[in-house]
Amino acid sequence: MTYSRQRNLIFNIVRNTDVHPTAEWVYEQAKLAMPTIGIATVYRNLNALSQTGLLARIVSPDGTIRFDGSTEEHYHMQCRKCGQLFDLSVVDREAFDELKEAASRAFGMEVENIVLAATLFYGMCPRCAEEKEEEENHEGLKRN
Amino acid sequence: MTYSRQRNLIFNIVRNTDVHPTAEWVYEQAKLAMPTIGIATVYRNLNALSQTGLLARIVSPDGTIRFDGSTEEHYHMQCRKCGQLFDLSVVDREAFDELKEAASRAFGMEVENIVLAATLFYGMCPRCAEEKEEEENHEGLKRN
DNA sequence: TTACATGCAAATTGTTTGCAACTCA
DNA sequence: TGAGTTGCAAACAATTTGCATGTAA
Repeated sequence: MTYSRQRNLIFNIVRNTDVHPTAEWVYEQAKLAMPTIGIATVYRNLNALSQTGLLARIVSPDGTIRFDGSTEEHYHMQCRKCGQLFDLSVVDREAFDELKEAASRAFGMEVENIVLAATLFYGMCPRCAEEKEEEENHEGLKRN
Repeated sequence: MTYSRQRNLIFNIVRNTDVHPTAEWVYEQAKLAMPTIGIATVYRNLNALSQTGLLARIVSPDGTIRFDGSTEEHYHMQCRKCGQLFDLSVVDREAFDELKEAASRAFGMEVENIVLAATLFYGMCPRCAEEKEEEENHEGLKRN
């Protein structure tokens, strides 16, 4: 892949954040460093970079397409209150393999993988859990 | 939710198929029974029906939005050759719960659920597995 | 009768493409 | 130099919205 200032910039923007950005977000960031950059360039490069495996392209469960600078095997957890995506490099391998085997038996075909992009754990992050507890305390006071 | 001929038709189309249709597919089917129906009506009703939980809205890993008449807890498996989605009502509960617990420990937050829409197992369906084997046999012959 | 639903067309959003100018190797 | 890349604008696809009309309760 040929070098270009734009491609390099886009690659670094995605690699140096952990927000799992959308193309639009990358475009906004890129404009800060290079105001004349076009959105088509951003799309072309995000696609090129993820096709060659330098970036990962993930489909979030709401259907929006996001990019991820970390292409290693890892999983995402989304907070059901604030929506933030968290990374985790490895989930307990044994439990994961066991699920894969159970699924193979149940489906009657060999499950080769559980697609990374589609693996999402769902719960509440510590900050939101705390906030929610506070809210419930306030409600409790009102009730008295 | 108010009754209408269109809403009823759309609901039945989705409920009576297991192809996990896109909005476009539902529109094509609906036109067969009601040629004057508009695509906006299809979208509005698919959204309304899935918001009230009468249908499930699922995001397939390629990012396309699909609907599913079965709103019970179940999982999908996609064949990596032909792309077909298969249903399975229950995967081994124990292995699933164990994964959930392992993930909770690893993330340091309670995993409440693994989102259904995002749970996809990936492999090859029996027909495609057979086809692939045949293809490999032919290649084998050529090599001799 | 009135709140809600429809069909149509226009608007919106997210993404891709054609093309002439430019840039990296 | 020549293949590959860019910025711009136009094209596209999927989905939503505005509005006048129609329908269910």
